[in-house]
Amino acid sequence: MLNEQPRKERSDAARNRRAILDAADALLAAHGSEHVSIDQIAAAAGVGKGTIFHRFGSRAGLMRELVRERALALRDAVTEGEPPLGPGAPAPERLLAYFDAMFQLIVDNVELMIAYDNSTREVQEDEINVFWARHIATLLAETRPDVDATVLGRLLLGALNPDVILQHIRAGQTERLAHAVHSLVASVIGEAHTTDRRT
Amino acid sequence: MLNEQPRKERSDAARNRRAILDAADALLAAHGSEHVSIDQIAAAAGVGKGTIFHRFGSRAGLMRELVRERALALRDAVTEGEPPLGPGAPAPERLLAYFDAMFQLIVDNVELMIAYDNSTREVQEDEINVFWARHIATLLAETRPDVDATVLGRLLLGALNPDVILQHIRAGQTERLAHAVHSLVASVIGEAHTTDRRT
DNA sequence: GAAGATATGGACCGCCGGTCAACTTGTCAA
DNA sequence: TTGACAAGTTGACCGGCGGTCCATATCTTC
Repeated sequence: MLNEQPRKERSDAARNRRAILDAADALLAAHGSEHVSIDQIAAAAGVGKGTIFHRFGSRAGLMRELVRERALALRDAVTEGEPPLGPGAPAPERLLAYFDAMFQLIVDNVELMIAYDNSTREVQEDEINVFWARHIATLLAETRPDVDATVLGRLLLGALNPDVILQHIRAGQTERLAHAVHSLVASVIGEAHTTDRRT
Repeated sequence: MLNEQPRKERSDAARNRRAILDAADALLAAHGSEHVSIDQIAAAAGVGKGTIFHRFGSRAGLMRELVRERALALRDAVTEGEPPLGPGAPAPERLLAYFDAMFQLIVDNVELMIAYDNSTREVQEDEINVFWARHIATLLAETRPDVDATVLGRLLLGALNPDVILQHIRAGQTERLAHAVHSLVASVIGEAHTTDRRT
């Protein structure tokens, strides 16, 4: 009933859009955010460089779109999925589940996330980031009414720094970091929680 | 008895070194990390661009040196200063004091810290960062033997993201953020701590 | 004051993100 | 089927960046 777009996209444009996103994603994962230029993406996607800018406006715009795509599944799981990620579970459990999932999302797309962060200064006030911030703040406020949930939530989200995460992935300590993230959130929630350690 | 440098620095070189560091710092603070090029720094310092690279190797090297200078005072306060920052106070208090001070250090040099972060990929394994990491890990291990202090410490340090901090400074919410940082650390320490909120 | 180590400067390089105007292609009403 | 217009495409081009290089200048030492 409600149409997806105010204007529909031309068929060739849609094809190129996908080709660009796929090429960018592959190159990023393969060579690291620092070593991928727009020209390379254009060449890999089989389009002209101008097309990318016409479609996404800037490097930052392209990265934003890639991140958005990757984040959609998690957002849906959070808004309408099963507990503990989705509605229904108690706030502390939802928070833990969210951070575990968000951590995994970043792990699975580290290079992309780094590219995203580096593509523009000024912390992104994207639709998606605003959503994360509100989600965390809401749950946290419910769990810990004594703290400034909004700002503390931003700090927690910021603690999932892609650079730090990449560093641990490279060192083969992804699991160990996942545990630390979990226990960080657990600490903030205030659980009398004992986390097993790994060496 | 032990000499500071293996080779001494020529007098003109020392003068230029200072001029470069001062100019860089001033420009960074004035215009923001994104809008300061090496050419501009060279011009402001009254030296040739080649001199900067001869002295510091790269943009990253220059930024690292600036950060090092700014961090020295805090490092000294931590190793040999008065409690609660220096030795003598109980670990939890030292941790809180450290994070408060580190937060302030970043606030006072936000643009520099952003420039530093952006100047090189791969989280910096600088002398200074290694020091922070060990300091935090040691104190945290003492306070919370049940968690992975090394990795959790890195997460906490990473939570002091300069971009997030700048955002709050711009919004006039520096104090509020300081409180949140404090309560984050307090939570991890496990204090039954009540923090007052601000709007 | 001479010699040699050290420091200097700025033209030059390759590369990057981004622009633009000429051109091609898909769409759809007639 | 067609034709015309909106939409999309392209790659040469631009300004600016970090970084290199070496002829030249300067400090230090004996």
